[in-house]
Amino acid sequence: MTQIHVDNRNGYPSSALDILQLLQVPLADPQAARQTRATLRRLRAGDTLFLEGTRAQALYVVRGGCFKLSCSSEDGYEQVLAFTERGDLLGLEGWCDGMHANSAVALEDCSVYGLALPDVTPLARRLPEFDQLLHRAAAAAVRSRTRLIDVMAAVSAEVRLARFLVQWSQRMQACGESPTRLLLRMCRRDLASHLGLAHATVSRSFGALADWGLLQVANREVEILDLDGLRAYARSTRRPNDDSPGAARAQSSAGGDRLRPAAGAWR
Amino acid sequence: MTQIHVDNRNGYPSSALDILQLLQVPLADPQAARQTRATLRRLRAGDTLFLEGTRAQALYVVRGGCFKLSCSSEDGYEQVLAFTERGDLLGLEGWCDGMHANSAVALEDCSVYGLALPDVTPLARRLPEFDQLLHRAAAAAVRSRTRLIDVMAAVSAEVRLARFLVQWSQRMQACGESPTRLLLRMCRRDLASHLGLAHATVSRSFGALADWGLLQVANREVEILDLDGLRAYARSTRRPNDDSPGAARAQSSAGGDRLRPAAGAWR
DNA sequence: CGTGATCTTGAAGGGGGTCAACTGGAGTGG
DNA sequence: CCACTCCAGTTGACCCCCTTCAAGATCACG
Repeated sequence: MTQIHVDNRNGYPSSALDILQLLQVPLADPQAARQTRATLRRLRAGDTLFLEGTRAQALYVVRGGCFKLSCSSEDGYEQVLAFTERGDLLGLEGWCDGMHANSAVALEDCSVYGLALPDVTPLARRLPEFDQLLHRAAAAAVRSRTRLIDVMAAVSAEVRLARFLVQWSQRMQACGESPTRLLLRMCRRDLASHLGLAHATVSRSFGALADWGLLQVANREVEILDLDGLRAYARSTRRPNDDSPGAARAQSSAGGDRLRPAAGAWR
Repeated sequence: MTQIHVDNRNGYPSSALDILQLLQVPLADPQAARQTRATLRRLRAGDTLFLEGTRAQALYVVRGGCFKLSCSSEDGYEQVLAFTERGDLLGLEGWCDGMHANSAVALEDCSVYGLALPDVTPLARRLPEFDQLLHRAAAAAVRSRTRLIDVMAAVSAEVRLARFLVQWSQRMQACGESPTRLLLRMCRRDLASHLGLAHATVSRSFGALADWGLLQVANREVEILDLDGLRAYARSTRRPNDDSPGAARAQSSAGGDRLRPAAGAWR
């Protein structure tokens, strides 16, 4: 199981210019980027792009497909930190520390550009746009983690799932895909780890959201029927801090039957 | 409560050199850093350094004291993202996006260096050490968030608290302070938000860890009596993923009396 | 000493973890 | 083609742990 298969062979020659074009970075001097070599690599579902704790060799930019980013405690529990999408930059921490702080596993067939680490600093020095790109990617990684914290901070399992789906929907829309017809790439177990839940609870939560008419679920295909409703429900928070000034308090004696979500009751 | 009091007045003139010295960055050309102006600002407990959603004006480096980093959902629920310490760099996202993505509030009397945003990019271009510093700070921010995710992923409240304390202890040790005599700067409510728990549960968890002889608690003063034991207990994971290969399974029919923590039973 | 915030502790109730059984689909080999 | 296996997913049952609400205790500060 979980066979580790780092595929170094089939790498197609490419250049930093391809990467910057993929990321739609306007360049003053395109030729400067062409001089730096890059590699286009293809991976199949299940392949490992890099492994936590190993020596980092390159920076990666996702060209297609979805990776699972995770880190494991020594007990073997795997915490899923993020699911990537086109344009995501992976392995930044490896560049800073020399070691990968997390693992990246392909959830489907993927292709990535790789930029050898020794080339990164010179390129950043030569191309301010690229240096800027690195900073933005780091900020994006922080934002991604912060979003996950927001998800995990939700009290109830249904709200966590709802928040995750809303985020996913937004990202899909940003990619130009449908924000309501989602195709999840990960299995329930990975999703459960991501949300900080048991996988059985994830199943039940899907069921609950479907019962409430917010979505329709068929395995990994999810159709959001009421995006506004889902958004409203996702905003349900833990009871606001005791003294927070402007927090509208309603709470409604709900909680009784739960036939409809508490959405709206929390404003 | 929570009075917003951004104190712009008492700023003492300083320079980027002071910042780099505080961070112990060895410089090839110290004079280059001295030319960039910086500001040393003092804040009192409760003061806000910057506020989520406002226009960012500077990058900050903590010289002394502890800040609470948090972001709020529109419902007024405040999620505490981190507690800072000497040398931490704040406001990086503000530099990238122009807006602060979170708020920083002083939990005690603090002092920070401020570096005006327009000066950041030129300085980074002139001083590679500073550019490197920015990248490292971003990586540190990602690590910090990831550590919090690790904390929040723990099933039980006691384990979450234990993990937090172990991390805090390590950071104190790295600062040259005692790793066993901790003085927490935050109130239970902030700690609860940080750990994703109700504040009553935090109190109870402190009580539990104390009952087990792992520590002694007096309000915000915590003395760790058995650091190894606390570490071992903090490693308790959610049941490892079903198919993880090397995960030693023990589980012990514990859960019965809970007089001693399950530490060790989980290896 | 009084007042308000902070912290602890109690009681009640339910949400979700854990375990387990069952279903269905994919892959394999006969 | 079917039997078999393995894994993903769903659903049920049980019960502990955490949230919520509430009341006390303790602390900080004027």
